Amino acid sequence: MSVQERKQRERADRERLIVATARELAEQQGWDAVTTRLLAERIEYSQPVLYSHFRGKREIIGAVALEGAAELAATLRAATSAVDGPRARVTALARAYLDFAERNPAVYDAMFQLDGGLIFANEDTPEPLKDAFGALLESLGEVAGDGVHPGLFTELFWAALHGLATLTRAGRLPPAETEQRTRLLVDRLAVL
Amino acid sequence: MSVQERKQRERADRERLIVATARELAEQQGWDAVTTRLLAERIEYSQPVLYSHFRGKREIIGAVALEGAAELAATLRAATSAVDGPRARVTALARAYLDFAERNPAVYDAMFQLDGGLIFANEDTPEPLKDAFGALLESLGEVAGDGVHPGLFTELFWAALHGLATLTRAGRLPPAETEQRTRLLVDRLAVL
DNA sequence: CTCGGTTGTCTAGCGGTGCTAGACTCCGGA
DNA sequence: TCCGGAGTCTAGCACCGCTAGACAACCGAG
Repeated sequence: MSVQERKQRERADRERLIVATARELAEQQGWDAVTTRLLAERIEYSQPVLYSHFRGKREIIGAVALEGAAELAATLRAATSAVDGPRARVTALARAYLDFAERNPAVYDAMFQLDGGLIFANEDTPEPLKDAFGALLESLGEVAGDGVHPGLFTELFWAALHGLATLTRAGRLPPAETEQRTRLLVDRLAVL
Repeated sequence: MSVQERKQRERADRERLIVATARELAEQQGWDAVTTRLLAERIEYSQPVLYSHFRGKREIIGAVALEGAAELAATLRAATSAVDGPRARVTALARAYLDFAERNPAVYDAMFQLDGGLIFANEDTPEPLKDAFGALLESLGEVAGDGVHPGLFTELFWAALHGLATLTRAGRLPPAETEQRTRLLVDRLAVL
């Protein structure tokens, strides 16, 4: 069975290579540049190989999105774990979220702007996505305020962060005042 | 000169037809279905005619976005003008904004999700876009709170609305609690 | 060790996209 | 009446996502 195991391992390696290459290419030149032809060339295989791993380009985007969600969750937890006090924690969370979106625009797009064929807000939602929301909930639940459902509050806070992230990156909001907007967001939305 | 005037008028008519048809098509079948071939067929001209009016598909999207911005501004003003009291006015504004995004998804995408080649947050920003932001500012400026710059507050409130609109429509947030999230948004962000 | 069959990969190509070069038609003005 | 330019069209380019079918390479049975 060693031969089959080796083949399976190599296949898994190649799948990771595809996802990593797609992400790298998207981060360098944008998702428009991630064509199946260029991606195939970069991994040094022909196009059909991609389709033996994924149903299509959409699924590749979805795979990058899942990877990104796991990273986002870890980033948020790392940013908040060492901080004392709800206010400082929520501020750190907001900064970490916006920072992640700014540093990983392609991954952020894969998660929230593009169609990666993922299911949200549902029991069928993939684990990494639920976990990323969970990471938000952990810090935000404690500042929802009395009588406010923590999940609902987290959704609102998240939507605000998402709006700031996308509008800023699309040039709809001047980047200079990001920090001021973040502070205002935390001051107003969180009950401290 | 009457002949030239007639030609100019006909040309302007045709341009409006292109934009209206693109919008209609996008609203019915999504922007993916708005191909230059189909659009040309619908207006009963050949493809190159489109390029005698616009530099490319991007500019057509941009034209729809500008039209939409003017409508959004009018919608927001209409929704708030007849309402007394800052709180009720801001609530009406938020509802009108989210309602507009839900009723005109293709137009909303043209404005904020797709690349229409428009310039934002700049002195070169086209008038309708500045005016739509102005319509938000008119109602939101009065609830920014002491010592908070009305423009900055409007940006934040807008970002929150935009986040709610996009995440809800993309299936990232359950639509059922939209009203609750809207109320929470107004209660927390606005200083009444 | 050889051979057959499966598994894996490739070449080539389909129907679509946005966009454009160059041919042609048509019409106003001299 | 005829010319010239404006306006429109046909045809086609280079690219896209995706796939059928040919081909090679390798594993297990005899």
